[in-house]
Amino acid sequence: MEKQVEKITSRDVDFAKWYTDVCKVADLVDYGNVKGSMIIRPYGYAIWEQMTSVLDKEFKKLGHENVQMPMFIPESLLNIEKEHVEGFAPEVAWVTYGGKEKLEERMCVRPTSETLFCEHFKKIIKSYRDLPLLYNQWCTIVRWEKTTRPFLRSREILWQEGHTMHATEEEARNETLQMLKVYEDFQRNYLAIPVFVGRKSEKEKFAGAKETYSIEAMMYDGVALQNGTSHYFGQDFAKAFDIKFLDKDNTLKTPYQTSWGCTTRMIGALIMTHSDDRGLVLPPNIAPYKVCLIPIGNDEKVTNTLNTLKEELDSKNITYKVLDDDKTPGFKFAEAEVKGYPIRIEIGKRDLENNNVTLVRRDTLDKIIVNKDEAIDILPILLDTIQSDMYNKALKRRNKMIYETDNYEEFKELATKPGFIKVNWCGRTECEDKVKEDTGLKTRCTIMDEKASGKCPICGHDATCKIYFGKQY
RNA sequence: CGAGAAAUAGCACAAUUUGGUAGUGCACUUGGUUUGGGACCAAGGGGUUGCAGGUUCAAAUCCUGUUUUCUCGACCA
Repeated sequence: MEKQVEKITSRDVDFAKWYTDVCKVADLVDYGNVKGSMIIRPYGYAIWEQMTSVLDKEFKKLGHENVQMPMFIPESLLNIEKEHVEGFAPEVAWVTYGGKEKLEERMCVRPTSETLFCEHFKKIIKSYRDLPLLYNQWCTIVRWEKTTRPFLRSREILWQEGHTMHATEEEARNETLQMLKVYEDFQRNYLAIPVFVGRKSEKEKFAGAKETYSIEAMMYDGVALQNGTSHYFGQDFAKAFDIKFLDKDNTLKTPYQTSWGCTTRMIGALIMTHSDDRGLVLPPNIAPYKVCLIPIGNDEKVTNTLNTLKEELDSKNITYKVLDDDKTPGFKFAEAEVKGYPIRIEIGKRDLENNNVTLVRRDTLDKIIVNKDEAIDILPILLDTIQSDMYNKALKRRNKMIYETDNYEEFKELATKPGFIKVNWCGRTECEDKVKEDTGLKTRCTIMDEKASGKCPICGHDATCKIYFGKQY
């Protein structure tokens, strides 16, 4: 216990340092040589693979197909949609040499692939029969960020981007919201992260989009993390790229477009939502290993029980990790805690004298002594309990940090506390700017299931929606 | 990108003030003893002191530049 303190800074002492300590001590990530690049190590990558496998199945279930686009975008191509290029220009990386020769036209490393998809779509969309076109790609992108942190903000980002084209506005709007829902359900059911889902303000929306929707989570320290976005583009890109299809009525029409994405930032959200001073705490539904088996001593009975449990876990398809070297039990317990395995099973001869083993929940550290023959049978229920307990704990904590006010003086006071502030809002950018200047807070997203009911506390105009304000990562 | 701090073995640090043989603990390897909260004994391996210049008989140490990390700000979908 003493030694943990040396390794992981306490969460309540220095949250930022705690976060990077957990990332490193749990062997998730190491720094690359270029600022903002990261080496995602096997355990960190295993978590990402869990995420991608679940999401990829969901995408495919809804008819999306995976593709792989080039990573370079010629400058002329990036420049086609005006708002888009203005939004991204400050943070793209440029390739200007090929070998020793200076390129005729410089190319950027994709910061996102709307332009690449559009150019391709122009070639392959001819008829209404080609629509909807539902593509997705798993890839890395580059955005030259100034401040970087592992998983939360890096220059090279591992992500997924969906790009779709539709014959009608309604269909495209439905797609935008449908994919938003996929993200929301995923975060709730797998990551056990409570999220707000809503529309971004004009000021905060994606460069070139008509509407941007986002998933907003609140971290342990009350700071917001945008964890997934879905955009409705209308016809703006399609018109800029001159994409047309021949509809059933034999007239040429312009299709409607969406894009949506989420990144390894979700790993950061996972850490900053659930983990503690002992290390990582992973929700069972996303943990690469659900169970950690810890034999204590090299007694024959211990070894036999270990082997039996392994067989039972295999037969039930429950993933597990075994710590069976000759480290001391204390070392193994600490190791299991730092890695955040949801349940560890301690197998020692003291318990075995009564045919028992000890189960320990990572989230609560509660110990449960059970008969060794029943240990595996109760796991599925216990894992489910841990999953829902973790969600509820996170939800309760988040809800405590949500404030509501209709008075701007009170708003400014609340803004000094960690958390979100819920207000009626007029929707005007100048109010956002004023709040930013007075408090440093920005709008998160609108509240979709609540109507405006009063005046905007910032300017006194009639409110058009309700929205959350908060500090962001 | 601005202000500040830091960089010495995988990690944490010492030696830098006052230039003169790079060291300690943990980790690692081998053998043995151990095993219910970060074990013990013995032997061993590991370094271009972030990188590049400069000053000097001599640089981890002084100077300049640069890269990376951290903090605060600005920027950021």
